[in-house]
Amino acid sequence: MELQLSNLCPFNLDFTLSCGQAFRWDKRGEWWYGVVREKVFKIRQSGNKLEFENADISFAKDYFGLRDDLPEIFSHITKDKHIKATVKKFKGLRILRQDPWECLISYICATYKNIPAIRQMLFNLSKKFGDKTVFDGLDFYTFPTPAKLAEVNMKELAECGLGYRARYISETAKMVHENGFRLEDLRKTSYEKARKEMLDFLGVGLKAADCVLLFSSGKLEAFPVDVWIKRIIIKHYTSHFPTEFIMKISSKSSLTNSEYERLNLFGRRYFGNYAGYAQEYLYHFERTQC
DNA sequence: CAAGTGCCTTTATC
DNA sequence: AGATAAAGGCACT
Repeated sequence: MELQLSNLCPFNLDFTLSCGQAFRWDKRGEWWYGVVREKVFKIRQSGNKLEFENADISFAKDYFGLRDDLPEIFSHITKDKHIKATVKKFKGLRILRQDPWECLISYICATYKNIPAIRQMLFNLSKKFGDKTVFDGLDFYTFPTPAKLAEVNMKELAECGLGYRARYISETAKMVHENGFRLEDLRKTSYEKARKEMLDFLGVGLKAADCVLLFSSGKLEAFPVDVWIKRIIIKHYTSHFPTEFIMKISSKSSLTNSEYERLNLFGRRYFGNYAGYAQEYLYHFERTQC
């Protein structure tokens, strides 16, 4: 399949897949490989042209957020010099619409872990409980279904190096499987309502909920606050908060829920309805500055 | 080289 | 409500 993008539709595949929103994509040569919807999705970009296998045009547009009006989004979020610099540097980075189930488990794994470790945990889970597919002579594994993860025992889960997260994943899988929770429907639910529902999953707090809603369900107003966003706020946006508050969050590594909500609300009010895009540009910029 | 710190935090408990 | 400890393990200093 081939998809020709217009100049009004900036897209950068490398930025989009390597910025840390998705964990199961790999680049080999010019091609990116990822397992999406039980199939190996293979894609490469040259200029405005996208070439891919194992997906149709409509799905590719949805998955890579190609229906987001980036120029319009930029006009909303570029409120100051710093965010402008990030947009200039990473123009074309888009928010994905990942599979919500895989995304949910990914961000349960992500708590208190770094990206290589998250990738390792998800690989272990897929290799152990997913289905193997061979493509271009390479081995790939589908992401295990809720039913599968609900039935396996804790010992086997723990062998994936999940630590205390094994229980959270098991409980979440059971909740999704047994209650028939339709994660795909979160797309049609309001951000506020969807966020409340997500918090019922064990192992999902405010930050993980915001990530899942942003990276899988198109809630572009979500503004996940992690240590990097906290640092960015302390570095560039102190003037929006009282000094005591900045001192307080600077002095300790973790955030209380109320501190989280305060930073989150700032992001959503300041950057507007596309705060999630601002978040991801700020995040990727900060992480690559070193 | 050992020990401490940090990691896209959340839960449990007080 | 808000503070505090614990959680696995690895990379880095």
